Amino acid sequence: MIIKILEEIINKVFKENGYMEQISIIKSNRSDLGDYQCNDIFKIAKLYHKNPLEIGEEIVAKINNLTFFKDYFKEVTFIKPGFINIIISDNLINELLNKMLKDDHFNLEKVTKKELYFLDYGGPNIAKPLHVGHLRTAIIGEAIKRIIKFKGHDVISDVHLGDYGLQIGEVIYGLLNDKVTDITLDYLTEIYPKMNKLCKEDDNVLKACSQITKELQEGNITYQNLWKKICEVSIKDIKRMYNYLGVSFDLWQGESDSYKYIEPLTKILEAKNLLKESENAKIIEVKLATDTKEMPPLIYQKSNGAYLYGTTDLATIYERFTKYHPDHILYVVDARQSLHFEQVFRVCSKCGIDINLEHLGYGTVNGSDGKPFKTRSGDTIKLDDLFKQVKEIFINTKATNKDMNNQDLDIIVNAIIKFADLQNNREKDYIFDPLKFSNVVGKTGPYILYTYLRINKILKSENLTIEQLNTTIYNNNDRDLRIKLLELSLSIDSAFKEKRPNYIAEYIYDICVLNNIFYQTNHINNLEDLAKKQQWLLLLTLSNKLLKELLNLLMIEIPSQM
RNA sequence: GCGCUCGUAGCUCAGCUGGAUAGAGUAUUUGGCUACGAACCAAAGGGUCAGGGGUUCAAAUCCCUUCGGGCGCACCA
Repeated sequence: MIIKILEEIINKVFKENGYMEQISIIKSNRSDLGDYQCNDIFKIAKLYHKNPLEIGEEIVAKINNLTFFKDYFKEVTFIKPGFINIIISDNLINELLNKMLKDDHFNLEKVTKKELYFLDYGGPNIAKPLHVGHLRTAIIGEAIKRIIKFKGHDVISDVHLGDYGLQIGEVIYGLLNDKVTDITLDYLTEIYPKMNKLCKEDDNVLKACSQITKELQEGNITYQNLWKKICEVSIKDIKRMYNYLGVSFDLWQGESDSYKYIEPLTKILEAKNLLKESENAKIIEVKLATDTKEMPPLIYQKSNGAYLYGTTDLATIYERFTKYHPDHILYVVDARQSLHFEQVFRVCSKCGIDINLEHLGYGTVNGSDGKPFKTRSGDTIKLDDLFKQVKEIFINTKATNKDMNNQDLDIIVNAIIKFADLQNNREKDYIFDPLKFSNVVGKTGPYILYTYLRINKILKSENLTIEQLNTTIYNNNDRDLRIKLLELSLSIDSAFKEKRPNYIAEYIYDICVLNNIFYQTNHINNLEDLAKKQQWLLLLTLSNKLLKELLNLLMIEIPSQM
């Protein structure tokens, strides 16, 4: 909001001088020279064939002559070859902070048009416990959901289980083959990788599994009953894990739920003459005349009659389109599936399904060798084990807090893992290092929580009696913190726009660093200047209130102690 | 073969709608607890932003190219 105010004033000055282009103000990258800066003099100069020096000096002189200059600025200067540096007034800072204090949504601008987002993340497979790969989609997806809501839009989230594909056929084959009657989680955990391997080795087994899958999809009673049992056992465990992560979904649909929409969808596709036969399978061509790259068709129905996930994804979009009319459908899915989504999205546009479809890819979780992460025994690490491992390391490193209760421990372990993951740019692969995920010093979850609790302790020990800040700022550390708090909308907006939670993580960290510096240099409890004490208490109250709200966006809770 | 993606400090990563002196954490060296919690703070060293070319007043950021890593390309998800 601070940037917007500055832009409004300065744009007006530009316009009054005959320069009609919108200019923008950005955070200064030279904090020794100013709080904010404008670099657009160069562009204006070029457009009007003028010397940047001339324009800059002209504009800055005008700004300095504004009647209300002192209300907004401490200093506005022009520096060669074409930068306007702005130092804002303490008055403005405090006025805006007071607005944040009064408003229950931190004085953030409300969205003018509320939109409905459909968010598809999670996507765990039935019959497979959640592993480290599921961590990213779950927490990135949940964070994006919370950011969109915080911004003021509506979201419907769907876990979208992988519950009807070949993997189920494989598990059922295994069950029948092993003559298993009591389906347990342990059994499922074991059978899936086994069958997966077997199918890769033995083509006949693969064919049999594929046949089972097809018959299941067609309603075979025996398979249906087994499938229901598998779902029941598996979903219970998946829910337990999501619950532990603080991740929740509005819908618990899966591929299987889309089946009743395949028929109407097929009719549309047929009416538009999009379905083609090829090698006994039904396909949809998605190649465009403008393509320079190879673009394989989407396989709509396999030659044996079974459907694949391209089809269920399409049917699901059709369902959401007709039922909910969302403005956007976002998929938080591994970046390696980008081709699949491009195919699906192209079919949608051919069908006239007019929704903004977007694949929000995320990078692979790799081990230190740069290959997808595996445990020493070569398996993917289960989420349960990951959390257990981090918890153990944490308990062993922090020997001083033996009395910490289990709930607080879980909160901290969650914070460690989530903050370690979410501070990365989601689009890039990253190295999964158990040690990094257990670290408690530096740019970590514990650092954030520790800062919050330290500040909170001061607040609890003192009595806050004021509701508004006066016009004073007492020193530079104080000022830096105040300005950082004003920049909330910068981080929210960029995180929302690019659907990247790491901007929020970065902002949280920045606030905490400034809080720590403030804490270290400004002692509050024994202050004799009671007015100053109250001002600072109020400032820290706002800071911690904001922190808590932002941490919530990243699913990080606050422990009672640490 | 076609295409996508990445390469930034010893290590792990930010920064990428182009802006002034490229930032964190960690590791290394050093200083700070009789303190509202030292899981902290302060300081130092550490960089040809993979190489080369181009566009621009200005490039880590945009374009081209070479090299190097990862990934995807018809009946898995």
